[in-house]
Amino acid sequence: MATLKEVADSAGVPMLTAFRALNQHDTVDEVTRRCVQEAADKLNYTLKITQIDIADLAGVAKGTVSYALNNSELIKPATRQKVLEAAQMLGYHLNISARNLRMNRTGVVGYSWHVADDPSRMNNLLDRFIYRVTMAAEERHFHLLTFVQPQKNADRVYESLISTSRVDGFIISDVTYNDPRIARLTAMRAPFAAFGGMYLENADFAYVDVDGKKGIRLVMDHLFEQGHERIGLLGWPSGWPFGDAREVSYREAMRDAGIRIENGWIAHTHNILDSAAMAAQKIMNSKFPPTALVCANDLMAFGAKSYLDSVNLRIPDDVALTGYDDDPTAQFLGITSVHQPIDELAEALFEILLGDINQEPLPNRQIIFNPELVIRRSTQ
Amino acid sequence: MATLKEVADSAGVPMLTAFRALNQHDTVDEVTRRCVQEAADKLNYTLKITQIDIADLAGVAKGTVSYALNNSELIKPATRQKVLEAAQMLGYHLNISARNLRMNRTGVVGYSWHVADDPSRMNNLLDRFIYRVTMAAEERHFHLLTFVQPQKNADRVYESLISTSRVDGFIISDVTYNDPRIARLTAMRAPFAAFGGMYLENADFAYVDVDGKKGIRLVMDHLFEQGHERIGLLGWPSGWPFGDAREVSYREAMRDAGIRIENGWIAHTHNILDSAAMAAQKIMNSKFPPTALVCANDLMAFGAKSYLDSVNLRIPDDVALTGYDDDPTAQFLGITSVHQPIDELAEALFEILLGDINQEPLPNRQIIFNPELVIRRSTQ
DNA sequence: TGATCTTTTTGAGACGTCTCAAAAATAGTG
DNA sequence: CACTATTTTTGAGACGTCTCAAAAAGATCA
Repeated sequence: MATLKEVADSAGVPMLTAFRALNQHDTVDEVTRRCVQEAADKLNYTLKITQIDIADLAGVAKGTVSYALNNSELIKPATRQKVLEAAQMLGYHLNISARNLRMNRTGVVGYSWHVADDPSRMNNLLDRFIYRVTMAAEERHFHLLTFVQPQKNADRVYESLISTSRVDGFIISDVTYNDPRIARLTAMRAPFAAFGGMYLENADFAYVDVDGKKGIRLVMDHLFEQGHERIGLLGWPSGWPFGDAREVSYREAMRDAGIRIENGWIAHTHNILDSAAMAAQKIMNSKFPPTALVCANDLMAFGAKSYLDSVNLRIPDDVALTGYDDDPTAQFLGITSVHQPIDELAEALFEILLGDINQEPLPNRQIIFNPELVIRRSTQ
Repeated sequence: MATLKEVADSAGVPMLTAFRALNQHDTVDEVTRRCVQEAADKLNYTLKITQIDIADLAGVAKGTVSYALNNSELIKPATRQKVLEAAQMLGYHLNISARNLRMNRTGVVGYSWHVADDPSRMNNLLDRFIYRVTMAAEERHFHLLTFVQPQKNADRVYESLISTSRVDGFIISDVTYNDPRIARLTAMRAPFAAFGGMYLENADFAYVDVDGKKGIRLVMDHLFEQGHERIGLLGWPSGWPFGDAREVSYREAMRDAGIRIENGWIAHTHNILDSAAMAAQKIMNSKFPPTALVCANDLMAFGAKSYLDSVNLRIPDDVALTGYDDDPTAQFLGITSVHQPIDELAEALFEILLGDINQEPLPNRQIIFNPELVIRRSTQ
């Protein structure tokens, strides 16, 4: 296709006039507009400002424009200024696709927010996480592509996204043992960074994590201090590192305190309010009902609280209750919880990923953060 | 850079051998591998399979490969087969950036999921919405780019994304009166489709919506049937079409039923649990306390319920309670709510957007869905 | 002034794809 | 078989950017 300058020359007007004419700008009279339009039509030109147009207007070479726009040190300030002004005048916008092709990168990072057929995450923590990751990415001129991963063969979706150059790398959460996504991405040498991984064996990939065992230990110590000994655990089905670590920590704390875990004190359910409420009921109806209930997260605690309320068990007088994640629900319901420094974590995670993408890996690619206990009226 | 064929020729081996050698494949012996590697180094070649390589292997022209891979009718089945096999053998993956540049489209749609500094949406409805939109997009080989919009000048972010060819169009939610994003995108002729818009005046853009007035009317009629007359409303601050429509509908229903709305029956708060609980308290402490409380959504209803529980007002015996959106919390708490057909809506929305992107606008670019009342124990 | 060194600009070429007009192959017809 | 009509393949070129090696301009010094 022709350039703007060619159209302008053909119409016998200055470039800027041609530009304004094609933009239907008021400053150009009707006759000129039509004339320019005809020239454009003849050359089969549609207005689309590129670096070449800027070069023509500023009277420099296209290479110079590229350097100037990218703030290269090579370019003389005066020239840069000239170029920037021309760009401004023509309302230039970089074409990302062209840059991507040339540089073989995309400035996009993938994150699978939803899992197909199981979209109701109800996970305020991850919501906050993804918000901060997006912020971190955008500050570095990256963008986030969110996609749905299937329950089976999720790794293929990751493979497809990376090998078609749709994304430069991935953020991964909900890491499982022997996670096929991680295996696949590692094999492909595709950049990725995970939220979670410290309690996986041989995790030699980039991750950030919050020490879940430490978090539960904070909860347990707090409950012990309050005089509790009969403490129940409302956890998730095993097989997920996050949940398993929390349960391990609970057991360790009980053992260290010399307290026997009675039958029925531990229940496992999926991360659903109803199930949590029912599980709480089961625990409270066990032979030696606990005086405190530790929940795997705030949603489970909410479910448990609903059950306790419904049978008029007072919190914390009859039963103390704790959650995990410090989400808005727990704040509202006054449930003692564990705060995770999601903001810093997300930032760090993206930094690590960016290092890998740029082939300049950070020295420390595995960072562990500390959780914080947030005491509320559900335990005191 | 050189092509795989050139490397193979230079090393004096068949293309496939060269390919496998560069992949460190076991089937190629050490000597050949090194030989090929040297040839590649000499030509400054790094393995990256393109359509040209497929063409070389299949013995056809590169144009043929493109046609074949895109299932063009032009290509003879036998040829297509040959090409596909070659592609398979070389593990070919399309380079999206190149296609995007050539076709001047991206296959990406933008959606601003979070608003800067106000990330805690706690909006299960929109979460489901975005899940279904993503699914709809991916079924059509599109992807979703989620970004954070600033509180001020959000339209600039939209402009930047579209004018740099980062996205082909937008999904928009939380539409306001005189929404600057819509003004901007309309002025730029950028494709977009909104969730919400039926109660905006002169909304001549593409949207889908669920009739919010109708939804509240369903709630009100249900409450009237249950014998309620003193009905309060827990709504949002005015200025948002969604909320305003609900309040208007409440007022119309009361007027049609010939019931005077007493002082203190209507409260407005932000979409926060705490605020909702406090507002509920205010309403219930008004001079003529209502016997039923209609909430703008389920989160507000949850907040209200917490207050009612805390003062031992029984639901529904002392006060009936309704929400809106039919989210998991309402399901769990047994709160009567209004279901919106989010799944169909998201699908329809994306179809409309896709039509606009492809410059083949659907005939019906504004679709209104009907809400459904879900009666639970909070009202009977 | 001319020679040398440094800074700045230039212009070509490549990234991988799609698509057009033109060429080649094939089928159909008398 | 020759000719036309149709189907299929070809190969060049364009999309807009970045970057390299080379050229030009400017600075420094004898």
